[in-house]
Amino acid sequence: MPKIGMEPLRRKALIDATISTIGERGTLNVTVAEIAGRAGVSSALAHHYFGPKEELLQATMRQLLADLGRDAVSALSRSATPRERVSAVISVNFNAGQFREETVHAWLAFYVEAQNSPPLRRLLRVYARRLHSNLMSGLAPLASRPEAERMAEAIAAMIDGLYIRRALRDGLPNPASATALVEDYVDAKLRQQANTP
Amino acid sequence: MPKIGMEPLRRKALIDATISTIGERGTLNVTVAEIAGRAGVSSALAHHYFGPKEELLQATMRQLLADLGRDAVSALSRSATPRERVSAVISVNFNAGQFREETVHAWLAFYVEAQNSPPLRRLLRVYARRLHSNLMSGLAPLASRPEAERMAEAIAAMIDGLYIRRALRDGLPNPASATALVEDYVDAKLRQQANTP
DNA sequence: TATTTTTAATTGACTGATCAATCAACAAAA
DNA sequence: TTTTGTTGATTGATCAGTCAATTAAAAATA
Repeated sequence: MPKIGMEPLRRKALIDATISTIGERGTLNVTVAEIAGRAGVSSALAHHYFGPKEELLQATMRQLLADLGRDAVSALSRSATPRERVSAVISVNFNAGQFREETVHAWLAFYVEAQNSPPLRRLLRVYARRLHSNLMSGLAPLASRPEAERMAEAIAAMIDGLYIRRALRDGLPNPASATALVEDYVDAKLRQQANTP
Repeated sequence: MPKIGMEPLRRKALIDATISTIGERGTLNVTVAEIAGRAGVSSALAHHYFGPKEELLQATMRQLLADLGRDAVSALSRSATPRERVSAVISVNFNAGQFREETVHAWLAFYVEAQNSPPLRRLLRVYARRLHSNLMSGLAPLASRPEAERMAEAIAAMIDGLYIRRALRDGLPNPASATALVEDYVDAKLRQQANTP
């Protein structure tokens, strides 16, 4: 049933299948055959469109990053004050879409694989830089430059840390409590700023 | 050269080789043959002493945990005040021994593998619980129960997060700055306590 | 319009490499 | 001679990646 114009559909299906397979398995050690099977095609077709497995993984990572980026832009556009911008960045990261068991596991697996794969490493750096700059866009007006930098670094670390812990014990920090924990930090720091000007 | 009493020596050499191999490679995807080679023995001997590969990995994880535990106990015993206990727990985690590139990568790899291996998952939970209780031993006298719990959770998340970030960008949070970041959080929170009693 | 030709989609079967795990055999100490 | 330490060789399974062959749509040609 070769209908033309299948390529974009297949690519998407394969990337989606990659996310869900890695998410369920909790590791990047998944076979191309299983991914392809879930996408309803043969492994040969996956190689036909993506070449080596590594490229399929990179494309998947890019998709994850793009999803997160889109949500972040949309959330930021809805915030009026700097403080709201900070909250927006935090909440996006613990959003329903991103904070699902599946996605968390996939992220973790990619984090580890990035140690070995320069392309994946580069992609993760993009994420880290973007998170940092999004946070700074809200923090800069609220604190001195070095203090804002420090806070951005701490917030980013807390977000990543809550992810990793979420993956470990299954579920302790639910989205709401994770957000609350980070917000609590921001509040404490900003109150400290106000008290010692 | 079969001298008797080799077993404990070989076991230790194999575990050490496992840590360094995983650390350098940045993944648990290392062959038994390579580990054994580094330990100066054949892969058959590794299987002879540890059985399946999985068991060698578990033994390695236990070793990592034991090292961290020993350091924690020793650091806690040297602290007089509750505030010092908190600092001790934080600094142990960013200590030279634990925070080396090698060890960081190994930890990360184990975190991911724990998604698939119930025994590894259990071991990591032991670590998480111990970290939490160590932190609480210092925080409990300094804040209300729920506030102390919140701080312990946040500190633990920051520690894990700084680990993961350390692995990603090569080197940004050095031990000193990582410690400073977490201490800054603790100070901010405690000052907030003092200001609104 | 009817035909031939080209192109896109798709897969089953295969290859080659990699590894975990086993085992029979041997060496030396007790 | 029994026990402990040790390995080379082998097996069996798993996979990534390739390739030739097949189908049908689309384009070109008659």
